[in-house]
Amino acid sequence: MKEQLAQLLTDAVARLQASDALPADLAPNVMVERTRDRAHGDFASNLALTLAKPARAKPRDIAEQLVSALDTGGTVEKVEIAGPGFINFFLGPTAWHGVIADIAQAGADYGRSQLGAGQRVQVEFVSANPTGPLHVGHGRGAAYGAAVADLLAAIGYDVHREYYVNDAGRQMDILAASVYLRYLDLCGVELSFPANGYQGDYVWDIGATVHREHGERLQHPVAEVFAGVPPDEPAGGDKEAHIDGVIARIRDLLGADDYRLVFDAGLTAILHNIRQDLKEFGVEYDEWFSERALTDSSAVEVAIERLKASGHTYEDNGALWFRATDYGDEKDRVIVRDNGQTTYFASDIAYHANKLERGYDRVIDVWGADHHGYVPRVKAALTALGDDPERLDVLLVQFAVLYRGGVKVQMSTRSGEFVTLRELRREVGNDAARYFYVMRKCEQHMDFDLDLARSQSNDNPVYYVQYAHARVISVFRQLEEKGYRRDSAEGLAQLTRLTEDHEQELMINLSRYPEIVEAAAINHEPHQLPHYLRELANDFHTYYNAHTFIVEDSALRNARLELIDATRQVIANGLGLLGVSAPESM
RNA sequence: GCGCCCGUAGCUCAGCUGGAUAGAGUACCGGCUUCCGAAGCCGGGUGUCACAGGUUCGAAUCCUGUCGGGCGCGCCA
Repeated sequence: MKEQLAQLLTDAVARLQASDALPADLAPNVMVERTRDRAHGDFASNLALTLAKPARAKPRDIAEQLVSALDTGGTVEKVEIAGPGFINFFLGPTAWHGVIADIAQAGADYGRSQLGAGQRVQVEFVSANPTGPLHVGHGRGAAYGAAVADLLAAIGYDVHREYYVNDAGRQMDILAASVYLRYLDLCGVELSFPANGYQGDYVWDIGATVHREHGERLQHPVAEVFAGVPPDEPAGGDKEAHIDGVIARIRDLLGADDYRLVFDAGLTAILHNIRQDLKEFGVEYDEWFSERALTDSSAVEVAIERLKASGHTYEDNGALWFRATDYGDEKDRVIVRDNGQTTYFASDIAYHANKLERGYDRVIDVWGADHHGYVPRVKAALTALGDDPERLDVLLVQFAVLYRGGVKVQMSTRSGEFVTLRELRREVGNDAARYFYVMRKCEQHMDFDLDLARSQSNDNPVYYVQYAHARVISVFRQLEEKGYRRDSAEGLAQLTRLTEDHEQELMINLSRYPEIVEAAAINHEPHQLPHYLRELANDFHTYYNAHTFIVEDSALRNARLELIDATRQVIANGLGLLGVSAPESM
């Protein structure tokens, strides 16, 4: 509809140019938008305002000319000039009838399009270190990333969902050491647990598994484990140096194979937990990409060599640096430490180079906002490698702060005091969690009100929308109980009977759905969907209260049934994109 | 100190990429069911769009500065 009106205006401009009423060198950018206020019609264009300057004429005069040159007809009932020079289009009552048939025909596909057809896009999200269970911060990234991916898929993109598994590196070694020390404890050994170790209960569980499977075979005297290790923080030392010392000792004592065994016990247990958690949350991946695999395949070395070859590295203090400042980063970055170990950044360069090599047209990273400082260096590295950093979009998701009983819930990962995603899901349910997480745009700090999400009341927006869906189903149940049968053919043929304002309003909003999906997808703004669905549900509830659907008059009854079933379909489709269920009864 | 994000109704937030009189929910008050689910609907008012400049036909939206809040500035990941 928008396109049709824009075409009418474009034609009008051409006609005026042909008769020299407008300069021939105008390059009009014809915009037609939905009006905010129905008093301004259904659609409006600001064309006359934008042409005023280049055409050196008053906006209203141009609008007059445009309207007189306009070849209207069909569904356009009336055209008005208003305000400073807006051209307002009023459509006739039948203009929206097509929407009902479209929805009936497309069903679950209504709202989908082929806008991104032929384009491959990768969305990487969550990618939390497998050193502990997912917490509520990860939950937002999961819900947001999944929604962005699903939206892009809905408009035709070929979407690849990926989780980057940091299964290498120091944090994982700390986990392995933590598991081993808990294992020793379960062997009956007294020891003081490092301040920098992972303290969560899940580490005990993994230690217990190791103990169950291997008995006391892996045990070493505690004195040997801590032999020569620098003092821990509580003892006046450095907790980082302490844990590194412990890791080195454990590695030596266990040997490569047994160390790997303990390491993998931690990794697989936690990764399994994460996968399970996400799956239950309705978040599925196409690929779990292993950092270790990247290292093993020497991709990291290759990337480092490529950087060296590009001439953007130098050695200093025994370390290899990437000259990130050449490409706008604040400072240069170490990629190989003086001890010969590559940094996390080195892996990340290789990983991102790998992503681009895989040929995606666009690569999207969803990161926690605390990593924002990391964006320039990754883009700098890609530029230095000769890749196009514009192909990478980094979407930063701000933190979610939980409130329970009006009080902020405090969290700290390392000490193990945090609310896990699993606990959150158990408390408020998957539907409320998915919905609440994407209600805000990603750059907004979010206050997550647990009490509200949990409440089964009209305060809760999730229930409000779901209720509208269940209510439609309920009407159809009633229909049968009253001995009627739905006749879609008659309903679609009798749409002219839908003359009420509420019906008109509902149809208009149903027709907006594909535009909402498109805008939400392209702008990576899933929050548009819950806002739209809330409005749509409101239109429905209002209609429901104002008019009876199951009436004697079969033409009117069937027409109304088509309208409400179309509404049900759109709500189901919208909730589906958010990973929220559309219940038949509540 | 430098960088990124945010500042809109008492509270939580939208505001369709620069358009018309800035909107929802919530809270508060009042009304609506012999009838398809009241988990619903209707009515009632609230704004120095943080502040100050600038850009133009037109700014909550863009640019600059100030103030306030969050986050980040490791040979950690």
